[in-house]
Amino acid sequence: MAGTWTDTHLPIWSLPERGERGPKPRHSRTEIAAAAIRIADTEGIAAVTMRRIAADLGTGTMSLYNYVPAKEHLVQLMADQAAGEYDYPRSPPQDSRAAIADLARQGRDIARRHPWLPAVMHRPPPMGPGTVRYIDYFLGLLAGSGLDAAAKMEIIAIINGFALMYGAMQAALDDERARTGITEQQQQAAPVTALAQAAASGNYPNLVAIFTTPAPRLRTADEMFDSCLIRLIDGALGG
Amino acid sequence: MAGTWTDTHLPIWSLPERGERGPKPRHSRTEIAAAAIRIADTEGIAAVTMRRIAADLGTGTMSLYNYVPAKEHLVQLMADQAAGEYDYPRSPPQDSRAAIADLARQGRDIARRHPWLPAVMHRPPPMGPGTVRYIDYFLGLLAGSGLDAAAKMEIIAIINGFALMYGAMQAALDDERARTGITEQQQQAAPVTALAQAAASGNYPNLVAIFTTPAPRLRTADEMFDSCLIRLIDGALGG
DNA sequence: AGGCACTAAGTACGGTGTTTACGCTGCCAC
DNA sequence: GTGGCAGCGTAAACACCGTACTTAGTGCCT
Repeated sequence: MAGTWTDTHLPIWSLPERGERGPKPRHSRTEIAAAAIRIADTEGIAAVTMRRIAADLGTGTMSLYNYVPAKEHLVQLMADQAAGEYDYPRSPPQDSRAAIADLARQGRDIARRHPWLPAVMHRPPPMGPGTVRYIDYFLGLLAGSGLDAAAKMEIIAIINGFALMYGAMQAALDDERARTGITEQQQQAAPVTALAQAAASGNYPNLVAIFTTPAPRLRTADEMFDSCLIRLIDGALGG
Repeated sequence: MAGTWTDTHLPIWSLPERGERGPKPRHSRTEIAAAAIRIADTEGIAAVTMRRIAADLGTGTMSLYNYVPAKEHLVQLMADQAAGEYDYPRSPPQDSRAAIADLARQGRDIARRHPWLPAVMHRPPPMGPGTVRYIDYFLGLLAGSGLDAAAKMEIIAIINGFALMYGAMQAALDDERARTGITEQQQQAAPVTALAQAAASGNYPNLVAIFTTPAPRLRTADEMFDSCLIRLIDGALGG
């Protein structure tokens, strides 16, 4: 029945990777997803097409549909494979908040490596094994919080979303710096100078004021991330 | 010179809306963007195609390219028009933190009305008039914070990103509820029960533990939002 | 050995954003 | 006034996308 196979609503992990009859497949879902991730990392998510993936794998385009019912599901595989890049400590950590912070920093770095990740997450995707592993570990860190299950899930979503968005933001800045060769200071100043034009119109008094105020101290992006992250954790756990 | 006109890197607002020679145009950028937003709100961002917009406007498809060099720029217009939906107080508020919180709640509601918004924001778009107005007002609220310009801009990005992501998350839940007719409680429990299958495998001890712990108290999504938001603001402003 | 589930591959279809070309409108300089 | 021409509207066509369908070949099972 092609209806269930094509149905994009149910996760791909509920569909069998392959049957046991017939010739052995020359590829696998993880191999295909890895190729897609490689393309997305180097050339952007827009370059990820079925034809392109097949070409990189040296196979026919339509052969991919023997492994994946639709491109949507391939994207799910990509996201879950990226979620599998987390590194969890072997023994349970004693400091839960520090462990959560470490998890968030890893998430930021993952999103920085794979800038297409937040763009793909526009709606909560079905959970694959990598995601489940992540949630399980995170739930363990929240075990002693006294929160109910729904609140725990929401905290995970919030912190994960924050980390991913921040990482993607940094990735965009990294990319721009690599393309144009400008420094980080110039980059930080860029939006401000862009606003200067608007300020010149006289309609935005606060924009003008920002130029007259001296800069007391400069916080790096990582400091900013940690500051907000800690407060987010404390806010969730009550601190 | 078609090169500069087609260049998607520079913002559309730097390109003149129309020349002064020739016949008067039958439409405008804002009208086209409004039509696109209407389609995106009711049928999803995927339904927003050049042909569809033109059909809704009762014009030829290619006529749109007289107003916008590429679809990418049309998306910029959509995002900025949504950013123009903020409602700012007439007189400057005395309580800055409360005003910031109000701004964030508005952002959440805007994203809830326009769920396609975060999906479109995957990279920091060029700032249009609506965005500049928003930043100007926000900067006014941060005037007395003693932060440097870069830090202020980053705080705006973080709080705005948080609000938008939260609103989009709620919108996705709203949509699912409308489609399936399930209650909010059922919905909150859904991911947990989905994890139950994984828990049954025995590989995820923390997943099992979550089912044995009784739920002490239920926080609504709005309470959760406010809690995290307040902490974010305090974290940014210190205190 | 034969049947058949399965993989691999090519062709084709409907859809997209966009290019190119051309006709029409109406302001501006003369 | 009146021609010239910038700018608007439209149609046909191009390149590319995801993928349905068809055909051929492979190798486990009865």
